[in-house]
Amino acid sequence: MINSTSAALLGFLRDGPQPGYQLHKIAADIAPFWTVTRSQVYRELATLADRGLVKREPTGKRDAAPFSITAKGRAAFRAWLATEPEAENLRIPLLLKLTFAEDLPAEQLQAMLQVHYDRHRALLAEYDGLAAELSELPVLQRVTLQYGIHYERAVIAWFEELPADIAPAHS
Amino acid sequence: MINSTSAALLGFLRDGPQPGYQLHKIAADIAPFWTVTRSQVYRELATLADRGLVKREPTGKRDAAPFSITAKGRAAFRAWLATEPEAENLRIPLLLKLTFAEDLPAEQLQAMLQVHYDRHRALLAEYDGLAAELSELPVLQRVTLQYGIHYERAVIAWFEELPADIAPAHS
DNA sequence: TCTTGACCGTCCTATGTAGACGGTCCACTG
DNA sequence: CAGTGGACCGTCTACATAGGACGGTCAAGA
Repeated sequence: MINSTSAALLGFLRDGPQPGYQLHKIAADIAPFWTVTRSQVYRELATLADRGLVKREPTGKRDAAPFSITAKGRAAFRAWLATEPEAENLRIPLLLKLTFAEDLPAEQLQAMLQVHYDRHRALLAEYDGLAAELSELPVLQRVTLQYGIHYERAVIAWFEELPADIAPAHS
Repeated sequence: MINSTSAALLGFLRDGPQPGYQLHKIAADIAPFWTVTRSQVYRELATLADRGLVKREPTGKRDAAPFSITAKGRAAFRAWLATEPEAENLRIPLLLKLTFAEDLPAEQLQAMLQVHYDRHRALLAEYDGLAAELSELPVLQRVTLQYGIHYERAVIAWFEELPADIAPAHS
């Protein structure tokens, strides 16, 4: 079974051949909940090529080496699609630091929290904007966006419920 | 600067020497938002020992090789505590699959969603239980628990707002 | 013409994930 | 009392993810 990152690449390649550089850009754009680095894209592509799931096309513009999905690749993608998705994995440095923050002056802690609070508010505004702007979005992309909106709202509410001595200033 | 995982280990060691095995257990217990594997614990401990931030104690019970934090280690921990925490990183396989799920029969998709919906409801119940049971929790541990509760509530609300043809059954 | 920035690929190191493997020791059970 | 299951303890390997340095191409605009 292929991993999720490979699957995502195959998914994008169904719409036509792409070089690694573009695949990375596409992934970075559409999936904040599944980050992929550039180096990883190339490594996965090499593995996929070895396994015959993608095929390297003749070099295109500049150094671009587009890859196309093969029939075997499509089958592997469909197989992946049918498997049970794993549980999500959250890594939240802020909460780890908070766990140990009893030694930190309240002022300093509050300043840290403020940064994150502001960032989450900006993100929510961005997602809300996207939702309004792209009201015609395909249903499945709409729901992933909604996930982001729900998440940001929840985090913001959490910030606003923090004890007064460390709560960030909210307008 | 040490990484977050090392910092967490140092944080635990402030309460007294522990072997790697115990450190891993402690970390697994208290930090669902910062997962650490056993192999990683030992790797980090080796690095920390090389850098003089922890010190290997004489072997204790069984094969236990406890580590204690050094003065240098305490300083490194305090330095870490004062640095700005990074943004969180979410990896959500379910959303990735959803992004590509237009080919998946609605029935199959709904079954997948059901599994996760049920898991999140169970998690929320568990967190709520903890919050009720440990009402005397130190404030900083209380707020991290609250984060979990807010997150689970948000995800559950998201599930319940999904389009009718794929929404999981909610009691 | 020159420079900036998008485009393209490679490489390296550190960190995170997952599980197999080998072994010790205690408590319970038959 | 012997046997066994399960907690305890460390090691190891393989693969996945994160982040950025490096070297180079090419087109658009100053």
